[in-house]
Amino acid sequence: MIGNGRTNDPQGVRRRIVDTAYDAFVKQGYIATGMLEIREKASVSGGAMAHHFPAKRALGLAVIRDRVSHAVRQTWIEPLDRCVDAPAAIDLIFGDIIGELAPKGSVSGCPLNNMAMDVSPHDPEMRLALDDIFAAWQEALSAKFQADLASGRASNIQPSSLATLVIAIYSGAMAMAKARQDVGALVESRAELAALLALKYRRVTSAG
Amino acid sequence: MIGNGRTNDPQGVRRRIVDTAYDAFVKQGYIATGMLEIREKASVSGGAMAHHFPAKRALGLAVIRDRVSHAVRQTWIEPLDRCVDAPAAIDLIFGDIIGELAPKGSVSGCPLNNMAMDVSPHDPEMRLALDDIFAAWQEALSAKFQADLASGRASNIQPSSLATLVIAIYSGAMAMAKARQDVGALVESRAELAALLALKYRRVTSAG
DNA sequence: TTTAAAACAGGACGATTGACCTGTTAGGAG
DNA sequence: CTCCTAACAGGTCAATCGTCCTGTTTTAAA
Repeated sequence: MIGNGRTNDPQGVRRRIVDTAYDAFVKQGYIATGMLEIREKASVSGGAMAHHFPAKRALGLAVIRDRVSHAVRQTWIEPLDRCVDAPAAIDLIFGDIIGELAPKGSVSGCPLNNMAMDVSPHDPEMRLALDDIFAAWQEALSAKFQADLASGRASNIQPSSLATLVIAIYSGAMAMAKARQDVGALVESRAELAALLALKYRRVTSAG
Repeated sequence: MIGNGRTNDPQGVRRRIVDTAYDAFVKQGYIATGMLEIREKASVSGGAMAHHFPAKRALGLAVIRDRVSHAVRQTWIEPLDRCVDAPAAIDLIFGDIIGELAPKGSVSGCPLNNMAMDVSPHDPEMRLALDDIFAAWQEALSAKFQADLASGRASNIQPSSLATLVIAIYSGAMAMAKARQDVGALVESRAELAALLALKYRRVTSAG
């Protein structure tokens, strides 16, 4: 109505909406989250919401492409480049995630997996967008295993299927942790995964 | 209204409702499935539905306790008793599931995992019921590994955490298969899991 | 300064949700 | 047979869903 100090900030409003939606989608699920709830939490009017995201699907797509994709890249792909080999990176990632989960008290699960589980059956376009993220994740891990094989750090491994296995272990352990509200599954899976990778790797950390 | 050949069949009606709900919950998700949809698919009136299940939560609980629990027991726990050791059972189970999925054309995912993912954050009672199923599954697998250890078939394994790993691999691979609509993740995970278990087991199938 | 388009406000829309109501019928106990 | 309760029919309820509308204000280009 009356023009109190309103300032147009399309990028900021859009960012607030996507951030709020990302949180809600990951914690409660895409279907269980209403547009009204997002509008209220993000302090955005219906008009602004409709302007930026005419439909819920568009918001879901934006969350997947702008946030879920980034989350996977940041927590799983980038650490691969900063570690000497795949096992070191994987153990570091598991450790970080367990460390972040422990004090929080509740386990909300893997963003990518959470989105994929309740969106995949209903929206082919969103499913494909999530599929791309899975593919990038698998490819990055696979490339790291391949590099370890080429550099002689690892032997007798099949990079592609081993990468799939690692993703499955992480996704499954996170799903269990969410269902049981206990990080135990992540802790146990981390140890087992480290042990089985150690059999294929000759570590240089200690003399041997 | 007019008393056309109606017959009271409380057990049958209840079974039809639970069966229909189980299918819908697994394929579309608990939240995404409406009570009206279940009523129509099961050909049940609103009055009958309200009589048997006063609230959606009660139906969800019944599906978990009567169907999901049974599905896990039948596909994962009972085969353990019919196989010589855990690796044989696990490979058989993966093979059966992949074989059933291949001609179907679509992957709807693991019933237990599907239910857990979208129900856990919203209903503590249903989450605990699912938690019990996870616990029974983990315990059965753990006991089989323990038996293999005692009988000398396996060595250098930790039954409890290894059982958790197997469940994580299966759940995660199934989640990937559902998200990507491709059984590839299950096939690859099966092979990797068989290979890593073989390292801990001395097989008696072939001479050696 | 004029102007057109983007950005935003606030509310209303029909459809659908889960829950529940009153009334009627079936079927076993007495 | 009578009677009573579980079983069932059919419809209604407020609440909430996602979407869209009209109108106003900001903003940058001309």
